[in-house]
Amino acid sequence: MTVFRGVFVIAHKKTFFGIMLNKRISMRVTVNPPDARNNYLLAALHDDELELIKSKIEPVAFKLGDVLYESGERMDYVYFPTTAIISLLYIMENGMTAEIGVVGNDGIVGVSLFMGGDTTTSRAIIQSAGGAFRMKVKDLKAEFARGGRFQELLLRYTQALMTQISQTAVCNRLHSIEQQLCRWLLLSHDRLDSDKLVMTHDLISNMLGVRREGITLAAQKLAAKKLITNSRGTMTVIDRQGLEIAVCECYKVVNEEYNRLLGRGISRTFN
Amino acid sequence: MTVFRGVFVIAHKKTFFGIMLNKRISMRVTVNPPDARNNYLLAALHDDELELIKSKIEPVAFKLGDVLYESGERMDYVYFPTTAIISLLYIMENGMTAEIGVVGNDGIVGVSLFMGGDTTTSRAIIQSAGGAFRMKVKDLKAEFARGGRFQELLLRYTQALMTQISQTAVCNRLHSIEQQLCRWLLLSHDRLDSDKLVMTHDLISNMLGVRREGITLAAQKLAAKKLITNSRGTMTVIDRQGLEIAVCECYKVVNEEYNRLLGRGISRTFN
DNA sequence: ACTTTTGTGTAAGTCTGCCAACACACCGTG
DNA sequence: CACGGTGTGTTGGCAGACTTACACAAAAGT
Repeated sequence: MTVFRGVFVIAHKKTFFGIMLNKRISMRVTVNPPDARNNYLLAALHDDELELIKSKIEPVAFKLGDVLYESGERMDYVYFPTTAIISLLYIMENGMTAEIGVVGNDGIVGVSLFMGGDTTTSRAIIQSAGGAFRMKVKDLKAEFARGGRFQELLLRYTQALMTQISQTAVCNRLHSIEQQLCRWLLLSHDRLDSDKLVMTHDLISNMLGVRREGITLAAQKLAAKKLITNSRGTMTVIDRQGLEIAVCECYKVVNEEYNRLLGRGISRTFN
Repeated sequence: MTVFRGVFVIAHKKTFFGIMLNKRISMRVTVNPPDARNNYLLAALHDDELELIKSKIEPVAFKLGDVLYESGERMDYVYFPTTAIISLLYIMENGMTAEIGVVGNDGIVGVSLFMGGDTTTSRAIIQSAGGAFRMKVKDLKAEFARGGRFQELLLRYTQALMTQISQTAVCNRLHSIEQQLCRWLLLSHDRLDSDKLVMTHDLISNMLGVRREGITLAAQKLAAKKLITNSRGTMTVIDRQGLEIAVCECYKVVNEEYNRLLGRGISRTFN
């Protein structure tokens, strides 16, 4: 029995059909109007609830590196990503960093707000440029307090996020950089509508909490296996299935848990 | 401003005043009747709420290695530990294990039940023998659904647990076995009324997801620094402050977060 | 007392990932 | 076209932790 029966629209659709006119001049673009249903959490609401929520959210756009929350800082909004991907990053006193989780169109950024914490110990940073809907904390808390489906969804999502964080802990302990890179690529790929990940090795190394050279090496190995291609500043997935074979069990466990808790997986292939 | 003003009784009191009569014959013991207030989460409730909850819980005793939940298995009870310590352990397909969090008299085992998940991907196993109160899932869900302080407390605790899990992920990535052993010893020490941890190196190595020899080596280093003593099957904390100096920041971060979220730290010294 | 089980100490060899350093290639800019 | 900035590829040395293997000691059982 699946828990949620809500209609899920195809969330991922090319939002840009660009025609290059000139190297320096911008592109002719067609942008779909932002749709709340592109976020799965919102899409799982009943129509009447969604209408209510819609009146309290507004679209925002982010570019790579934008910071949504700083560690320990007061938060004014929660975010429901549509095309953006947000990384939850812990920053050590000595400046080293490690990702504890990632949120895309599958969820919400700012769970600690309805959990009663108001702040978190991690930074929320845009890992892949794109859009999201934001909602005022006050409105969120009010909606959450009403109980009902919205609350249930948020709690279930939080549970799924906990699973992801737990699995990150396990993966950090027991698996090689190469396996973790696979996991990371798949997590990103799931939340994107493209096979091209605009992402430098350096950035990834910060996420995984390893050195840049380690990523370069691991990426070369994956490229040698024809799973991805590397080029300056982008990595392209060319064999999705191959990646799923190379990845450690952590990826699958988390995905199945998302599926179980939220009624559908994030993965492009497993659901 | 502390969030909770509830009376916190001294939870840790010797429960056994044993007089050894004979090596094989049992001891004359005086056991305090189990008190719900020995669990901080319950102790933080208002008197009237606590009375209500008290009617729905019953004391249980556990020995080392008892399993409260198996990964993926249906759960019938949640547990509020008083003197027991429970480890949340992830078991890989190949049998390797890693701890993702630890719960003692500070919290509750089974958060996924009120989060809507019904199961978790980890095993809950007794890491240190002792007592707890258990509550039927149905009762828990009913109380949780009433909202109010009980719900708020449970959500805040869950948030604190998430911080602990996150920090475990970070610590696994960035810190040495020795530092992690310190963290683990302090986490256990905080939840015990004794300086003596009944615990083999092998068991600890399973928790930390490393080899037994690694623990032996790290324990020797700590012993050389006069922070602990080692003997067969037990480790004894002899310099608590020294451990707090040797430990990585992870310990402090988690403790401060518990303090902030729940109105008091778990640490014996920091709160 | 004797054996068995369990827990701890130790050691050589290997592997993974870290550190430091640098060459080079791509890209945008002037 | 030259230049500088940024991102990537490569190297050699090093350290921490894993693999394998074994000796020994303390507790438990007979």
